[in-house]
Amino acid sequence: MASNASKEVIDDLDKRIIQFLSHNGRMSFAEMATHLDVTEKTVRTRYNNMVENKIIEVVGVVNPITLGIKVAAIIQFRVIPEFLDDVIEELKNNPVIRYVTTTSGDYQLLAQMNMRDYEELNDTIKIIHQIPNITSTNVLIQLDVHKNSFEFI
Amino acid sequence: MASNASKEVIDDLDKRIIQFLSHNGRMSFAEMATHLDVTEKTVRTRYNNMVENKIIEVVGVVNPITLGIKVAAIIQFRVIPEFLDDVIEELKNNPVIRYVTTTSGDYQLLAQMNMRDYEELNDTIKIIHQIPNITSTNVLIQLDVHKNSFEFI
DNA sequence: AATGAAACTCGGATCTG
DNA sequence: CAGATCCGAGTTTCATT
Repeated sequence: MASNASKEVIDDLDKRIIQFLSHNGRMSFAEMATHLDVTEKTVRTRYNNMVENKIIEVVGVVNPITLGIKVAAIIQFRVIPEFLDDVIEELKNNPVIRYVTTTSGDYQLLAQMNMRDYEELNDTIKIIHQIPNITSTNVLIQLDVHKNSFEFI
Repeated sequence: MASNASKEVIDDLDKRIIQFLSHNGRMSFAEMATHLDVTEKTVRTRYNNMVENKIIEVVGVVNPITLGIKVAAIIQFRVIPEFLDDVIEELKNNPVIRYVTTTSGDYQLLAQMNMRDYEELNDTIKIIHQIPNITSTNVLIQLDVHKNSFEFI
């Protein structure tokens, strides 16, 4: 079969659907359809295909500030190269760590995390420092988040 | 009335609603209700209150990789302090920049960005270097994103 | 908490380029 | 042949009681 499962092509209609959803993920297919001047079924099929192909995902996003999760930090890690994957695995399993990426530069790894207060930050850093094969870390406290967008198009 | 607009208190039921939504933002109130053994109306009012109070938000999130947006980078900035707000404003207006935060440490500012390819990265960096009052930058290319969660609880 | 009307979703059949 | 539309039955939402 020529065409395979993941068709990464996205046309203008798909983009406009995404635009609606990025503002309100629960907008009804029917409402989008009237705005876009197509049938509800068309929007629904497009949506299902995009979800199927992992192009989009509609999810509830929590605002940590309103929830009293007021401390955010970024940590960079130097790691013994052969154990990089193990360290990544450990970090992924820590629930306060939200984001983990490998990077170029002085440190191979960068993680972002959100916590209630500075006490929890301290605890977390202590726990992290128990992870084997980390040779050094660099902690940046986040003072304020000015932009946090989920749109890429 | 005693209770004011932003009741940041969240109970167990709210949390479980959030848990459902963080997996599927479009799950119907009715379905959550049967799982949670409460009425649809209860779930709906809880949801509306949480959105109202900016505790959660249901949004479409695009997977940049599937969309061919394959290059991600993090930039740190040293800025002349009195112009910090101006620089933040400039960065916020750049559509490829997704995340902007002030931090402690050597650099006052950190931004994350997503682009199609290295050409676009180059262009973006050039544009960023035109912004006045930035004294130095540090670019980290993201090699791989290992975790990107939206749950905080 | 229950009810009922209006809105929405869903799948199948059909049409179109 | 994929993708759009039409359509009717089944759900979900939502204001009112």
